[in-house]
Amino acid sequence: MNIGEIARRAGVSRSTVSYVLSGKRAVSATTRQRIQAVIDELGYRPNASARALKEGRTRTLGLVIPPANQRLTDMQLGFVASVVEAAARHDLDVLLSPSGGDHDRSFERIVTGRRVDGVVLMEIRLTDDRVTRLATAGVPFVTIGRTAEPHGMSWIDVDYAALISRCVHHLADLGHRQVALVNRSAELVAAGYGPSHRALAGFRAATAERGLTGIDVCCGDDTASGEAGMTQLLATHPQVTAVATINEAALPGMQRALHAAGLSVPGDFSVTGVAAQHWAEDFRPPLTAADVPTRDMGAEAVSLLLELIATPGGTPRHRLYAPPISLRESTGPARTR
Amino acid sequence: MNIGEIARRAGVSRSTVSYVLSGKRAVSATTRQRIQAVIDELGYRPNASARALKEGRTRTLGLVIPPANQRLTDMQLGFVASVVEAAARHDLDVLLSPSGGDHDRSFERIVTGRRVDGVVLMEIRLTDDRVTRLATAGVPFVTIGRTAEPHGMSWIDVDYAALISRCVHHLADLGHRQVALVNRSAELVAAGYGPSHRALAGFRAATAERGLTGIDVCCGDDTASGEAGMTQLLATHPQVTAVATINEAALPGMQRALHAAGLSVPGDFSVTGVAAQHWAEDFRPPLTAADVPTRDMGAEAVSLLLELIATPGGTPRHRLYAPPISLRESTGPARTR
DNA sequence: TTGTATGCGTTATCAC
DNA sequence: GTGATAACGCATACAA
Repeated sequence: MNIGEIARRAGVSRSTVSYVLSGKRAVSATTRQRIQAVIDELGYRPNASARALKEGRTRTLGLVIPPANQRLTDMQLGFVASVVEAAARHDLDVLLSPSGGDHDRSFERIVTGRRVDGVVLMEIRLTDDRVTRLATAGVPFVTIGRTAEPHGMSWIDVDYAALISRCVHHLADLGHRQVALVNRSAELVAAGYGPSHRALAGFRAATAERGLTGIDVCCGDDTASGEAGMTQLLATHPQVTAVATINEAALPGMQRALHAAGLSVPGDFSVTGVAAQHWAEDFRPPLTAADVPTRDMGAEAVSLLLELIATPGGTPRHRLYAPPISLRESTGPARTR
Repeated sequence: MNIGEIARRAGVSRSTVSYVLSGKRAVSATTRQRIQAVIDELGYRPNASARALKEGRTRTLGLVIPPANQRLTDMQLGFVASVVEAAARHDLDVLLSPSGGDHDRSFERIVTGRRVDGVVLMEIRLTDDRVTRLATAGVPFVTIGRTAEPHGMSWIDVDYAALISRCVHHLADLGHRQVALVNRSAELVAAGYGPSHRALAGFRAATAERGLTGIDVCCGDDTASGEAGMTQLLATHPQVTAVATINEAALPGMQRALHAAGLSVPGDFSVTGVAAQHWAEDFRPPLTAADVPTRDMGAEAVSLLLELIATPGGTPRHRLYAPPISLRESTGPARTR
């Protein structure tokens, strides 16, 4: 089933069928209707490969996600969902590439096979080979997260430094003197994971500014790690009365450890941080936290990418999100343990 | 950058370059090396659209997921991850289509635009338009889940009826006389969601067989719904001493409700069901449950699909998974409340 | 061992 | 208002 078959059945040339489809040339009402009838009857749609070859664009966006062997965090999942949704609104398809390793066939196909018109890159590191790879290959791309030197590229990111800083100030205002940061996993930090490093920087700056004692610990992205990490923190730093975290998946475990230690929140201990809304609302009591607007961010990433594709010589743009801290019920005045 | 450019630089014809790439014809070592050098130098890779047009296949699989506006369950996420991973192992890309509504552009593009060689369909209903759509369009497809009449199609599925039946028998063996099934949401059930219906059928058959009183309730896929649902269940059916569930996302809420009611698990109340391993292990105490092998299932779906693509006239195959119930610590002898 | 020619299905330029 | 035709980049049957 191709355009020639439609043309034959409608008794017209292929170009006329093409112009009915694109509307780029006037076609008389009668022939247009005749052609449209045949198209509808046979359920014809142009072959995507042929069209892509001819037009030089695929109407497809690439989305590079973390390797499939590790479970996506809720925030990552939120980005994926919103990117896919935003792309669909523009009638664009999304090609998934689970990339993170060194030599990645899937990623290479995307970069150099002209399979996509542009790429959204997730989970990037402070120094990230994939970014330079895409840049040299001349593929338009937008990153969710940013490298250490993001000048000249399009990106969106959460301002972890500012958000964690705000959390610390909030805790300081409540009278807390020793606070801890529960970060993501040590592996991630070692790999130069931006959010971890920037959150830590913000934490250190804020604790210094307010004269607080700041402890920072790494923690795996799961309940068990959260429980173990919090248990250890409570044992080794008995003076700590509050934590801020960017590790949403550890929250249930942290809660469990606090409960096991006989500490009530926020009476004996305060908890705050940055988390997807779902985690914050499921915490008991509901978590005072910055809710990351993953939905808006994915849409914005697609928007920036389309801009980049439309105007190849255009100026890259970026956007740093610092959503407000939603005051819920997990933080309160300091009380010595 | 195309094959002609490579040929020009290497001083050979385009076909020779093509044959070096494919290895389908002998090429002298010297010219091969010369060509390969140029290819490596320029980082050339064949244009995917041109190749797809010529070969009649895209080396891409479609993956139809639930609409992006609702959060994916962990099980769904597991399927997506394993399908993507399995496809990558075969050097295939995955095109995502968030479809569920009635008239879906993204899905139509996939079906009729020849963008993919085959489709993996998730979250299908007992009667599912998309299945008939794909079948009439002649697109090879495999479903994760199955329709009411899955004869003649390739599918994989979890045997919810058998698993829930086993759970009920396990509870009956422990002396429970009144048990409940916590199902997925009422909307899903009304929409003809297969797992819900089959779990319910298995539940009814098993309770009847063992002479138990069986209550079944629907419950949204989140903590809050789980808590509300369990709270209500405990209030309206004080004789119930155990539940089986297929709603993993409701587990934390159910746990919370049991705790609030002063019921200990498994001392006062038993909990079991079907859940991704992660949920079972995070439950306190760890949940006696059938762990759905999402990883294997996604890989098997891809395997079946590739088989279908390779032999268009071949016999469809299917596979029903009934993983064993992992005995952990959330079930115990019945004790009247 | 290598080169030439054709066609995959489309869009767009040119001609009428 | 419509038709013929030339690319897009590739793989391969056919020649040499």
